[in-house]
Amino acid sequence: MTTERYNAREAEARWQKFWDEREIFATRNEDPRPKYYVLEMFPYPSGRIHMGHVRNYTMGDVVARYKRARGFNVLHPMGWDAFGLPAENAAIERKISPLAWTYQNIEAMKAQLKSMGLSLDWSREIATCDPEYYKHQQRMFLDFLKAGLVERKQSKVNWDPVDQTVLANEQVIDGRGWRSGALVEQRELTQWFFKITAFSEDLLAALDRLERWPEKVRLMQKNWIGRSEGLLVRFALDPKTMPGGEGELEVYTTRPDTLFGAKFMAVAPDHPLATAAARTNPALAGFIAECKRTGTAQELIDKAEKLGFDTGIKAIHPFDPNWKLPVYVANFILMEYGTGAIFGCPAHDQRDLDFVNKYGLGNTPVVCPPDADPKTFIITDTAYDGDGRMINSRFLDGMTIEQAKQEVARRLETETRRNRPVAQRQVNFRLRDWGISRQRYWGCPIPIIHCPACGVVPVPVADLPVRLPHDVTFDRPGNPLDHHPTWKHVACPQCGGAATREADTMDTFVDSSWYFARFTDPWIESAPTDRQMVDAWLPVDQYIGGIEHAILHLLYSRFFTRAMKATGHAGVDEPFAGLFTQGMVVHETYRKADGSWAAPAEVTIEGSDDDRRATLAATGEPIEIGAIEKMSKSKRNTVDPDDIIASYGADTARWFMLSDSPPERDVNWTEKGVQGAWRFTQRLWRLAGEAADIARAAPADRPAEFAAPALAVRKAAHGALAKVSDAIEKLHFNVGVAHIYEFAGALQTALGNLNQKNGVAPDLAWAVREAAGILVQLFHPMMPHLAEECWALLGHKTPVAAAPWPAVDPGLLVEETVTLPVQVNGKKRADVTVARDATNGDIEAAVLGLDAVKKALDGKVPKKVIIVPHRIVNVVV
RNA sequence: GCGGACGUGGCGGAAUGGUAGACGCAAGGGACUUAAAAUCCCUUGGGGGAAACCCCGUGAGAGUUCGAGUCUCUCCGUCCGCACCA
Repeated sequence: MTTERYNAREAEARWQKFWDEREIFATRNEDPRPKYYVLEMFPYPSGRIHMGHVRNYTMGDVVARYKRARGFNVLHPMGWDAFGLPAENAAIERKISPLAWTYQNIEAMKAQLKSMGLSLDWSREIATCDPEYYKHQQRMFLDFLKAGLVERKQSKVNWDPVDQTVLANEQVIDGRGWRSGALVEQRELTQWFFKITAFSEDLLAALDRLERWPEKVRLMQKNWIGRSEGLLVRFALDPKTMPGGEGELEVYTTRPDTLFGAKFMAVAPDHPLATAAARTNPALAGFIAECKRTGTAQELIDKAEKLGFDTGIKAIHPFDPNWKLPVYVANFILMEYGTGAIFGCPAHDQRDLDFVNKYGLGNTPVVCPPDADPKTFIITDTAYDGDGRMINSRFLDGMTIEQAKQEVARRLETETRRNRPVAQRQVNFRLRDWGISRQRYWGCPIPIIHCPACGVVPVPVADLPVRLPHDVTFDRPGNPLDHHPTWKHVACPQCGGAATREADTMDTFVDSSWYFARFTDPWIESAPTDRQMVDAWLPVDQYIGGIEHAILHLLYSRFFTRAMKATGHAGVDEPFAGLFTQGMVVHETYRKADGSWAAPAEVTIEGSDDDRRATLAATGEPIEIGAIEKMSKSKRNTVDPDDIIASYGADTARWFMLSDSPPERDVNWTEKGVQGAWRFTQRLWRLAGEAADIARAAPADRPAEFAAPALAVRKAAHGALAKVSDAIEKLHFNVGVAHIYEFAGALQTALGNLNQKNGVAPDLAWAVREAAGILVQLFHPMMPHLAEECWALLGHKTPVAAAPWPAVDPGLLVEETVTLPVQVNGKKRADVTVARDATNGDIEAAVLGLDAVKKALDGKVPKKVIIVPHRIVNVVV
């Protein structure tokens, strides 16, 4: 009988060493078993892991350990998203090189991850800042360039004035930089772009096939890609109103059905027509300049009033040469979307209606709602964008919106002007190309050389990697690569003349767009991937990470995988077959009287649940208990994983992370909850000890017969086995945990009821040994160290981490009799126990004979009796 | 504004259209102990009743169904995403 406490600290270190030395979790690529690739989003090496990491990696580890036991060859690697701005900030603030800072952090975090007991294959560890990694990224950049998937162009870009770099559209949140939080400005710069729009259609269509992705993420990506079907229509311009005579204006519309409701045309301030008209119109030039001035910060654009300026130019309606429409320059038209020009139909578009009401242009409704009278239907302040029939639209009258769209397209497609069709159908996307140039040092250099004679010249593959210089200084703003004395200057690979390197580096999201592919064979030097390996392992079967990457990282990776396929580096389109987005770790906040925040570790809590009082441990100063919020440095409501592991052990931390909330929701970290988890580890330890004592009396071979007590133990064990397995398969970890609690309780009760004076019957001893083994295996994915310890206690010589998942005996899940709830008119009135194979007739007779049923029927004759086999009986009166 | 998700005891939450509240936390009572901790046992949605039992109950209201926390519609509330997208 074991009476001492389970010493987590000692046992965990011992088992981590054991797994490490035996390389239990190293994955062999040649292993013939079916593959399973489980991956958690790799961390940025900030220096310390946080509770969000603990939650993320615990979930992944449960899946990895479970699938391994289930006979899969599991790939579960870890690496470092090691490029990024914090390293440069550290260099500036602490005079330490970004390289040294990053690798110090990696060392520290690796030790922390190891202390969690994660079943990772560390032999595949990669860091994106390693030239052995980024040289392959440079190689793929060149391949993408050759394949036409990379482009250099001048465009309006998002400029983060704090981080002093360009940001992609996806990295601007509410008009602010995703990292710095600074108001983003618009700048015109020449940049490198990945042509993600080349895959717009496929990136959208394939979302429907990602069945194991959360619906929410698929919808967010769908909206981000923003497909719309419409018509490109060329409006002729009235020559009499044009400074230069002839001309035309092309617009994109998704509502060609409303063409007869048109009241005006509008173009973006930077539209060529606006530029041309402004040359002879100083007032217009002033208006355009005004638009551009207000247009630097995204937030201002959002709040800006809708303003227009009449150019005096008239456009001719495509269905009526005598119908002239005024052309405005308007501040709300975006040059980036469609053609940068629209026709305005105020009756059915709120923005256009606001515009005409401001400038007195009137409106004509052309779609009549089903319940309105076409003769009296008018629009005043609210545009109608619902369904209906066409009115006031000549040959379209009476048609549905869809019919009218088709009819307009059909007519204008076949009509030509100067040998070109007046209109053509077009699919438009909101998605923009991914600008990857960053004016930063600590990133992957873009392998390009600018030669005054030859222009833009790719670095030859043989010259890769283009390494980052380490002798850089951060004593002035801007990109250190740009003012490095020698690094930039190279001979042109084509002409040999003096040339300069591209000093921009790649967006760090490029680094994380293919690391999952590199993990499949991180050793190959000659190419980014081993085609056989990458095709064998991808897609990742289960990817786990935060919802914040719903668009950014997940969309980029989907693009990158397609680009890798196009250039022969991979054979699949989709990187992640299954995606799970986990919730955050939240914690109470504590505020001092002076308004500053106190950390949980500094605070003492007293009192009962409805009357909790907090004081500062050091001074006794009262503390206000605030809202439960995401753990953050600013609110100081963080808990250090190291502290938790030191006082309770990794298993306790892992168990609590999984037990309290469904994995997709936020989990509230509480001291009480952790203590509960810790008590349970001790309980399991005692239980395993008691079971081991009994199990020693068990015969080696499975007894032929089991008496009732032994049978009951076996049924509980196999029932739990089936339920926990199912819960893990579905990633319902909290439900799996609940079933383990239940089973542990049942086993404990069964052992407590044993009368051991005369020894335990051999069949029962055998059943206890089996049940204890199943229990240990069930909690092994969640609490691996404790499981190893208990497993050894039960007499096993090989680790539980390498043990196959126990098989459910289906015979034990089926009872010979079933107890059915009996309802009368849907209200439960009794239970009835019948043989499992009882006929409906038998059941009906038994049910109608019950006193409770007779009483509820009160003499009435049942209309019918509904019997759902093995589930329920409902007597309907 | 548009789109989506969610709403269940004191709390976290469970429940293939089939006994609502599993399991945990908290609380109350008891056992053990000189005492505490630890551990073990019992109670714990609301109301009525001595009890057997009965009534009410999953944000509100309607509907479908033999049967609704679950499906449909309307409303209320909370959270999230997108937002001049033509």
